[in-house]
Amino acid sequence: MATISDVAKEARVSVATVSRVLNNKESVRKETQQRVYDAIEKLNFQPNLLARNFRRSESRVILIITPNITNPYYAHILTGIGETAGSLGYSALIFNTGGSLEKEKDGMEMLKQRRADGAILLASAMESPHLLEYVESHPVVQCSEYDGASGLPRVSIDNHLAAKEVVEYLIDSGHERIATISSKNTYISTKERLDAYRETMKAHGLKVPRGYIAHGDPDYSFKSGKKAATKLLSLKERPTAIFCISDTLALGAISAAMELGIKVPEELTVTGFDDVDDTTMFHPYITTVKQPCYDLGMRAMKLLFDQMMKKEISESKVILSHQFVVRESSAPYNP
Amino acid sequence: MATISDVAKEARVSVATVSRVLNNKESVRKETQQRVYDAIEKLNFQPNLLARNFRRSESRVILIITPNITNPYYAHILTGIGETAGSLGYSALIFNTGGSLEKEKDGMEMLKQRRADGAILLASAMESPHLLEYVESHPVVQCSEYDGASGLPRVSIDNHLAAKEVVEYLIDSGHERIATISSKNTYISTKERLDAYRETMKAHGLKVPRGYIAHGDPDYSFKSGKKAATKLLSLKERPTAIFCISDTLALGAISAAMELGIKVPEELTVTGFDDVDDTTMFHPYITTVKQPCYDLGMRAMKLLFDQMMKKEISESKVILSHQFVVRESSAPYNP
DNA sequence: ACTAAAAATGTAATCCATTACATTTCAGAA
DNA sequence: TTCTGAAATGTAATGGATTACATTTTTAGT
Repeated sequence: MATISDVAKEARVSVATVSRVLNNKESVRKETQQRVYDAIEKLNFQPNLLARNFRRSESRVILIITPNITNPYYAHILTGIGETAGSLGYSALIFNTGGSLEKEKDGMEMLKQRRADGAILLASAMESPHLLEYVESHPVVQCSEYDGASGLPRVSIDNHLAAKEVVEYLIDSGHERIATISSKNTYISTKERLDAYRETMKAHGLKVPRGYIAHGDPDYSFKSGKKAATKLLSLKERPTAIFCISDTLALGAISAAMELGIKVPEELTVTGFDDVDDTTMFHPYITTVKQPCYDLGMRAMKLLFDQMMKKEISESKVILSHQFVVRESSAPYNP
Repeated sequence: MATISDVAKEARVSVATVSRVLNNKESVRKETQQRVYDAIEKLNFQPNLLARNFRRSESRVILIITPNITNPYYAHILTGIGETAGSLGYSALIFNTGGSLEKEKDGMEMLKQRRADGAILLASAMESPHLLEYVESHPVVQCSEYDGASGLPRVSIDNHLAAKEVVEYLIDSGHERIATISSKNTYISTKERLDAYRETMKAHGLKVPRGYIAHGDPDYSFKSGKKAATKLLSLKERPTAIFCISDTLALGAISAAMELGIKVPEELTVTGFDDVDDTTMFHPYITTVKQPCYDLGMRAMKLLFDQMMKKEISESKVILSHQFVVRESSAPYNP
């Protein structure tokens, strides 16, 4: 493999000149430039990235910490990050934590080891104080989920607003007995969606009976949604609508209703959230909130890039707009 | 950030000794070792990976070329690769091609650029000659799909055998009018599954009428499965069983049957393949072939690792065992 | 106590691109 | 023609870990 000095020799110039041509910086005469290009071509030279990165003290890699690529929601965000990173000259290193805090720390260590120049955190389980340890010396942005206290830049939708819209839609459709299937995890989205549910119900003078707030698994499994819905549907005051904080939970709820002989949407309205998991694979197609996953990833990467360039950590909060999509799993309350 | 020579000074030894301790090679006296460890601790030293990689002329990164992380089948394989890579001290760079050959080449260029030490190809669209250009100088292994002509090491299941098992199961269940939904892509799995279908039918003296071989999209979309099944089910000699080469296609086929008022499995048997896409999310649960995705990824990574260590390219072919899972979408033929 | 061999440690070169600083070349003005 | 400043190019240092080779220290055998 040819090196820069081979090229220099071939082009009868110094390595500095070759380097200048390579980085098209400073002034190099056209003619000299051509000689260098010819030499590069002739020797089939490619700058040694390992040497360059070492010298420049950067890896040109960004780290993505994610609980689980297998989840299509994250996978779509990852795609957005990945493509944007590529177009900015970065590669994306994906680190799967399986939701484990320990693993997440291992992942962040990669920043210290200089394996990556910056990181994007999806659904981090790390809390502010821990986080700050890494953030001091490396750019980090949070995507989709975040710890508000960290002050780190972040990209997400307005979960509170989106949830409020859904619940208001249900209320406007005449529903009064509205239950929710939330989750046992501690994500900000979970909290905000639940808060919005409570607040909106209250604002419209509707009560939330004990038992109307059910919980699915931390990872929103279909089974747990089914189980939670089964419990809700056997309540004395059976809800006429269930606001689920994920599509998979909604799918589970619909499945539970079907097994109990309850028709969706005629006898029960079910809404989902995210619009990634097979919302239109079976009837009834699910009424849900569409998140701009790809854009979430893209913006997160851009934010990270800005930070890496400016070498300063700004406090920016990007909110992207969601879209409420009414499909077949919801209908007006019709006693 | 402390460097190795800071540590050397602190421990009153030479940089060579520190390096030896760091790599626990050659002989260093216990006492000296301890002094070095103490110095490392005191200075909070971490070897600069950029420098180390440069010197060692390796990136400690492996490249994964995949059409689409969003596909859970690949996502599961990726998880297997990723975890194994991590445990071997490598990071996994995921490069999404979206199925584009052009992009795939861009990805492989990363090898030449020394961004990665080796690559794992999932469902590569590259053909042997092209491939060989990269393979000459870098270890590459194919996972799940492969070009047999390349002679590259690979990991996969025995698609021919698996498909044969499914078709024989259908025949043993009394079905004679067995159709298939294949795909328009050129994957080896597609070819082998279709070949096995044809051969097994023939071996049992069953004919494959024109029109019994339908095709879904290259990416097995639900919609295309539905469309293909609709066509099959409107044939004069309507099939009593459809062998689909993917779960999503099977899901589509079941959906088509439902809309046509054909009961699955009572009036129509449908089988899937892979067992990743929501095979047990709705009834009927799908009869399918389970692939060991995680292990496929793990073995591919191990194979790659072996190559990177030995610096020699062996021709190894690993076949992992699949599992035929009978669930609810299939039943004996019962006229 | 002395010596040879083995073990421990040290010195300095090396990997390759970038870049501060030095030098040469050139164009235009006097 | 000579001079000056700008443009072009060159020289050599630099980054931090690894390692070939050199040197010193230790061990063991006599």
